[in-house]
Amino acid sequence: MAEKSSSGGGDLPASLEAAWGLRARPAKGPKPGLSLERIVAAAVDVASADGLAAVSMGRVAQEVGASTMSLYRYVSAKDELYVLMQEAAFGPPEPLSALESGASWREALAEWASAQRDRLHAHLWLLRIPVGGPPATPNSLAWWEQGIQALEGSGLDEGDKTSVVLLVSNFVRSEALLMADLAAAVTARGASPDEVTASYERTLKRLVDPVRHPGISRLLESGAMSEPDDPDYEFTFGLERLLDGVEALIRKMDGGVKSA
Amino acid sequence: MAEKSSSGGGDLPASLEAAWGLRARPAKGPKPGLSLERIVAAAVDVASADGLAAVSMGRVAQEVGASTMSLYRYVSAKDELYVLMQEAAFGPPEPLSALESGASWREALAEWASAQRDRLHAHLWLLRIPVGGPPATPNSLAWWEQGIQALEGSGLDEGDKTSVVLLVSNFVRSEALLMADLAAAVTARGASPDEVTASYERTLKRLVDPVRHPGISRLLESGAMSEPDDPDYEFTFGLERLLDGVEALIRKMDGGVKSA
DNA sequence: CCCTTCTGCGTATGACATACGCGTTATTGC
DNA sequence: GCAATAACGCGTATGTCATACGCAGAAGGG
Repeated sequence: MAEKSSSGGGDLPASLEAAWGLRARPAKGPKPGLSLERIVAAAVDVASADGLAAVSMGRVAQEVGASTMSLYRYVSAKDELYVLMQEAAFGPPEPLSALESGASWREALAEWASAQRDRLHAHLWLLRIPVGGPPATPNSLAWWEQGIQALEGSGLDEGDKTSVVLLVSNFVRSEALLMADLAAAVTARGASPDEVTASYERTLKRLVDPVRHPGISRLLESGAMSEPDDPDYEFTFGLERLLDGVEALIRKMDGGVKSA
Repeated sequence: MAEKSSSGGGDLPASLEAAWGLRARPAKGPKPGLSLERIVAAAVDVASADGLAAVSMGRVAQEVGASTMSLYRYVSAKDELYVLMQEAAFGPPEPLSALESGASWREALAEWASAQRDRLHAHLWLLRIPVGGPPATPNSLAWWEQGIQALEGSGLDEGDKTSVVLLVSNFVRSEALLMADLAAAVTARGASPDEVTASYERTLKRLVDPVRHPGISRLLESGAMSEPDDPDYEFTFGLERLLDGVEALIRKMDGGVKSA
């Protein structure tokens, strides 16, 4: 009754079907004047230019020279467009040079994390798309796979590899989100990044009570807040901690064999 | 020209002013028939019952027995309501028992992370509220402070303490978000959690190509996917890795002194 | 050659956030 | 006491969205 797909069978969620390009190609009616690719590309352009909030069906249609409702011939709902945008903007992973050169799992995983981070930074609006369940799109699977491969020489079992991959990619994502929020705050006011940081520090100094918040007070006094030039600092710091933690696990598992 | 606050001076963002309870108490007009507290409490109830998406100004007003527009006498915009909801639902931290009993920083930080996680799980909709910049509300600061205090005996410097606190709380948040998304998927379809997991595994098996995705294929074959009963597993796993990583840092910093 | 099926798209609906202004009610300065 | 003042509750209006529905025209298939 519901069998109509040209490959396989069963009912994938509509968005997945679209993402994998298994849309039933109808041979009957008039030729489509648009294409999913054009629509998604236009939506990505809008998001890159004016943020995810600017991506409305009307705006995308306008961008592509069609009427709002015609988009629904290609996309079942806006959520589906989101999925496709994510897939397109994130793209497939590049091969890891650390894997080809036979470097350690640690280098491979670090490279993998950085690559993922770069994609997110190139399209900060990706972080605003609500996540809808576990990964199942082509590129998501490809990245996942690559993460597992980075851990190939580690001696971890399959379940732990996936847990580590999940842990690292969650870290990358949440760190990027933090940066995106900061960038958004910067954009919202007209000020420069330094100006915003300084203003935040001033606000904190006003609100923090040395008695109730001795730790934060010490932080403010230490001046550690006024000089963090490197925007990569928190990322590098967190990633190192994470990798150290994974290393500890690996050592625990196989009793001291360095896999390099 | 803009000086009107009753304590301090300068212009806090409106939402912060509200969160810290420094709203100018007007002595002129009629008595307010509502209160911020009532409004926020109603909004929290709506979110808890029907999710954050159900929190509209109209709905909250109805819940509180007032008209939509009257809410704007108490709240300058919906974003402000969000901030207040977050503050109310998250609440202040309990004292850490690990701190009182003089346990290690590791136990303290683990307890802190778990406590934070519990709050998020009690109000999953908290994770849907878009984050607006760095923490500056009373409870946010209190949690931050407590995280720093958990690291008191660690020997880390102030900057590193804050980085670790940030790292851990980001981890807790992103793990909870993952669970929330899963729960949302479960709710969306009518099925049971096991049913959804099984369906996901079936989907993966259909989409994964053993040649392009050897790692994921191995995972699927290993059956590691079919039996994860413990919903805390990923949390515990990730937290252990993180704490191991922090431990490695501490050892590196002070040359081998165990702080317990 | 007509009938089925798909196309683009105009129109309509129903949420929603929020600006504006009006009548009303306390409080304060006289 | 009494008017001037400011805050209150809230009806109405505006503009933005996603999206359901249905129609008219295009293209293959029988």
